[in-house]
Amino acid sequence: MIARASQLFIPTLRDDPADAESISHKLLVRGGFIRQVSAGLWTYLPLGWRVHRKVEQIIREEMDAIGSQELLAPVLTPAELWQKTGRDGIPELFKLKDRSGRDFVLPLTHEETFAFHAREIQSYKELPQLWYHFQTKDRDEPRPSGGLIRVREFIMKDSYSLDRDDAGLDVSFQKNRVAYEKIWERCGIVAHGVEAEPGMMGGSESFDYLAPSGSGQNTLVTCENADYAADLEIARGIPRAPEFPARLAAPEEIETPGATTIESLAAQLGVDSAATSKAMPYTKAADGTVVLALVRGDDRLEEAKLLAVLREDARPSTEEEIRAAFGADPGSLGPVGFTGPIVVDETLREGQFVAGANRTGWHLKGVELGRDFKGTVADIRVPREGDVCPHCGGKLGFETAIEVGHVFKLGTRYSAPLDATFVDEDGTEKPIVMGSYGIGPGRVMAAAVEQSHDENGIVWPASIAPYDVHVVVLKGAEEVGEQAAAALDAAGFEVLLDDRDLRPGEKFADADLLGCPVRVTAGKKSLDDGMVDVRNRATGEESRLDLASLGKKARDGAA
RNA sequence: CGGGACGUAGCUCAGCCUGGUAGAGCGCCGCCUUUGGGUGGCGGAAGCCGCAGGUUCGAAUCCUGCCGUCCCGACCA
Repeated sequence: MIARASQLFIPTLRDDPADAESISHKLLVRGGFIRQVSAGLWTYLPLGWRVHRKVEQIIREEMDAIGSQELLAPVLTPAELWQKTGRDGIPELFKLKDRSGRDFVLPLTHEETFAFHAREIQSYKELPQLWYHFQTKDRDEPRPSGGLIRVREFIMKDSYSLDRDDAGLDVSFQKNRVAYEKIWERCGIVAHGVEAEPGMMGGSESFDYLAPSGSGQNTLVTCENADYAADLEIARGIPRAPEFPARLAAPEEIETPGATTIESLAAQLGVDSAATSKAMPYTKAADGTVVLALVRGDDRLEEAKLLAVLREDARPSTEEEIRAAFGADPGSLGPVGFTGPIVVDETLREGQFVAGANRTGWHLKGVELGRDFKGTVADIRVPREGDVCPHCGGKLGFETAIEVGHVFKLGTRYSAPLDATFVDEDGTEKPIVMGSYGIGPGRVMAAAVEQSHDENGIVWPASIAPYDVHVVVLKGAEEVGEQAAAALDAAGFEVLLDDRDLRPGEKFADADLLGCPVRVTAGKKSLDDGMVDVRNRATGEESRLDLASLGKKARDGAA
């Protein structure tokens, strides 16, 4: 196939778009791959859609390879299904009505719909099943950003596994994980599978696939010894030890007027901020109980971890709730004397800390866990730069990353409320054990660009490049250019032929922006010897070849 | 949802403070020139200055409200 640039819609731009921040956003727009319609809503232009489809095809092949079956479920979904699983309350969910007033939703993912179809499974003999589709997801994101990185509508490959039991789920889960690793490799991106937070998907276990990049919504935490990697939301790190003041036999009350922040408190008392504690009251959504989360003064609370410990939903308490529960203003709160449940970060297990006295304007020195108060000890802090690995003591590194995929062990979270059951060998009816596995091809594209570009444009991994070879024809060399394109086409390559009547500089600049793996140039020099220049986009390596050996060389370059 | 910035030609932006005929570069159209890294020249087209209201003799410019976009935070299956 030979595509002629003179007839295609490839609107490249000379300047970075004014509203772009991330590399992938800038380069995908400049290269004429995508255009924004509205915040978080993007059109894939012809070139971008070619790349998207290549990513899709790789995913499809790897899904098929593990026996997953492709189908297609609708976007528009009766709200009833979501009411049954309780996900209809998620703020990101788009809701609408049909003309007769019936409620519908636009799914965030398709667990409900797939569980709905799983109701046709009757016997354990029909299990396991692996199903997937590529379908549009809509999410009313509070803040779309970064081009394709965070959007309000996108196509997701989502797969669902149906199994008899947890052992079966483990097998399905593992199959998908292996397929995912192959997909990243074949798409030419680096992505790390790390433990993640299941969030509102529910379920017991989940892994994020994080592609390190210059921009992204996630933070990948890795140990320098490479035996530990996790999403920041769930990662554990060991912070530096505090410099404790002299030990006290009992807590000592001290007036700290106006010290409502850790900085002002530490400065006022002349203590290490790491030797102070920070009290964060949370109110349980279910019964309004106020829970005190206590972290070290220099740390931040990881809400997701706290919620995991509580095993129920909770939100930061309001000022009124705080006064009612503690009898003091925020800024002077502490665990001593508080009668409600307390969750203490593990960094506060040893030593004596400064804590709020539950008396506005006063703190306590020398507060000790166990002696002065009791609580559930857990890891509820956000790791920080400088922390060391909990397993080996190695230095932890932090990188921003794009979440290109996420896999979940759902268990019966969806099958139970939707009555997706089967009759097991022993004659009893059981809910199907489910897993779900998602990939965003658009994010794979963004990650590929983030990880592979230079100052002139994108350097596409060969497997997902819009075309294999970009033939640049300079004025006067049209005949050689056509022959070169024909030879490459005959050799089985996808060829983009730049037959436009433009200056060489513009054509080269566009070729760099588009980022095809191999560039073939036919120019004046070709008229003398009939040879063309072959240049590898990634390495810049260049050679002159006759048309006969062109196909072979291009194949090497593309490989 | 909180904080901040921005909205003027297809794109990137100036003009706004200090109110008085709508600007530049690139792109686009025509002609000439040039032809291995965004060429040079001549001519041309192109704007509800985000929207609405207000102040004023007069508003891109000042005031108010709204809308939109981006960034930080919150949020994020």
